[in-house]
This record gives sequence, structure tokens and C-alpha cells, in this order.
Amino acid sequence: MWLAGMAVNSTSQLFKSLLVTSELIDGQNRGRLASSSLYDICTRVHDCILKSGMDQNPYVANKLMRVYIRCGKVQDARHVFDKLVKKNVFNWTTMIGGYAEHGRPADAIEVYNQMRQEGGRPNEVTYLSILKACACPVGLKWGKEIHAHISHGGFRSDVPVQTALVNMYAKSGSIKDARLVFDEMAERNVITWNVMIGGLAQHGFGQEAFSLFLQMQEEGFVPDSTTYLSILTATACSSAGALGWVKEVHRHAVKAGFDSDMRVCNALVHVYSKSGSVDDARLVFEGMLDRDVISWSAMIGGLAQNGCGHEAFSLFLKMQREGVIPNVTTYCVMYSRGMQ
DNA sequence: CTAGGGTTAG
Repeated sequence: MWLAGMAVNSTSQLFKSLLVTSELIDGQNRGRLASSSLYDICTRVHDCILKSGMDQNPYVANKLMRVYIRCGKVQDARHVFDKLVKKNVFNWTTMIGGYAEHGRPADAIEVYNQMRQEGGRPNEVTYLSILKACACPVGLKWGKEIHAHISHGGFRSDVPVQTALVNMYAKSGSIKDARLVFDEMAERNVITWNVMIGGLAQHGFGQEAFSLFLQMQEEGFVPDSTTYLSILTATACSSAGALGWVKEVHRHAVKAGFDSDMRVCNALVHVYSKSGSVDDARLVFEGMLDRDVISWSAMIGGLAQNGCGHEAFSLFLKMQREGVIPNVTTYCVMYSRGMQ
């Protein structure tokens, strides 16, 4: 690690290295630097920041919080946040977003409420962050309150915020409310459609998801890979009669060139098995140029569950010959059924 | 200058 070995002795140098490092992690170099060494740099920079009294600078504090959160050290970020006497909207939003990223809705809502009590004005980004935190079953009761704040706060026509609301309702189990918000939106974008389609599919409403999939195209929106990944979920496709519209979605995917997208193909393999057509699953699988552990596991699972135990096992051997290492899921699907 | 809505495998 070039940064770890670098001679860093002044505060500004350290801070600069922290910024560079966090950008490295953010960008295409993600994963190259171990988060443990980033955390190490981060704590050293933190020391210098404290010594120089810069910890009360909202910009500096925010950068520091972001990097701590990126290392998975939300508690450290919270410490920086709590020490900050004057917090701006970025600090509040970063803290809420940090909890959202780490699936801690109660903590996120605590900070959000504290913000409101202290007279802080949430903006659209703050709402995106808090809604993300509440996008889970326990978050519904808080999500409804935030919905009211958003309606009163003048964010009724903000497409990202309204989309985040649709997502929050869908993920927290209230698909009817998700649909209500969606239907009332005057303006939408592809993400809005993807969220609604994915929500319906996740709740088992495959037919409804499919009709929205058609409707979005009638309205001039072009489905992207996320649209396909969202609609092709097992719950939506395992219901009776799903095979028909799944094939239709498949045809669209091929026409749009997504038959070369590994993730889309993985979803197709999985979903064809679930809707009862191992033959179609096999066809997609065999046509794939690249296959990862998910592709292999999906195909093996499909075979095992459809009474083709021997073929599943020989595929399990083949994947390893091709250098793909099985993981827990691979073993789970292999021994789930049909392997005797 | 800083925070950011959606995404595939028991």
C-alpha cells in the first residue's frame, strides 16, 4: 500500500492523503486498498485534526465521518459528529446516511429527530438518506411520519424523493402505499419505474409487474439492466402461469442486447427453473459467455430441484474444473433436493 | 469545497 508507506508528517499532508484514499475507495480502485489500512490512516489523521482544532470545521469533520463510515466504523463517525458543536446539513445527512448504509434505522431516526429538534432543515438529500434507512419492515412507522414531513416540506414534485418514498413503502411491506405514491407522481424516471416494478415482483405480483414493464415502454422509457433484474425475481416468477410473461421479458431482454449481461442471464437461469422450465434455464446458461459462482449455483440449484440430481452434481464438478470456487450457497442449493 | 433514490444465487 503506497499510502501506508508514505512519509506523512504534517496535518495537511495527512488530510490530503485521507481525501485521496477516500476517493480511491469511491472510484474504480475500490477494493484495492484494504479498509483496515484506510482505517489506520483515518485514525492518524483524526489525531492531527484534533491537535490542530480543525475538528470543529464542518467540512473537515464531514470528510472524516465519510471515511470512517466507509471503513464500517459508524461509531467513530458518530463520535466525530457528536463532538461537532455547529452541525450543517451535510453533517446531519452524512450521519443519517451512514446509519442507512449499515441497516440501522433506529439510530438514523434518532439523529433525524435530533436534527429537527435543533432546528435543522432537511433537504432532498437528507430525505433520500432517511428514507433509505426506513426501507425495511421495522422502518414503516417512521417512514410514514417522514412521508408527512416531505409533503409539508415542499418535496412533493421531487422525483428522487418521491421515488425513495415508493421504495421505502415497498421495502417496508406496504406495497399498496408504494403504488399510491407511484400513481400520484406527475413525473417519473427509469429508477421510479424500476422501484415500482421490483416492489411488485418482490411481493409476488408478477403479472402486475409485467404490465408496468410494458406500460413504461409505452410511455417512452427504456428498461435498463436493473429493470430486468428487478422484474425477474423468484417470488414473482414461481407463481402459476408466470412462464408466459417471463418468456416475454426474456424476448425483450434479447432484443435490447441484455442477453450478454451476466447478471440478467443469472436471473433468467434462476427464474426459468423456478417457473418450471429447466430446459429454458439450461438454454440461457449454455449460451452465456461468462459465468460466475451465481450462474453456476443457479443452474445447479435448478437442476437439483427439478429432479436432475446427477446432472447437478456433474455440473458441480465442472464448475470447479473451470476454476470457479463453490460457496455456501452452492452447497445449499446442491443438497436442497433431488440429490438423494 | 462536503451528503445522494433502484439491482441477480436458499
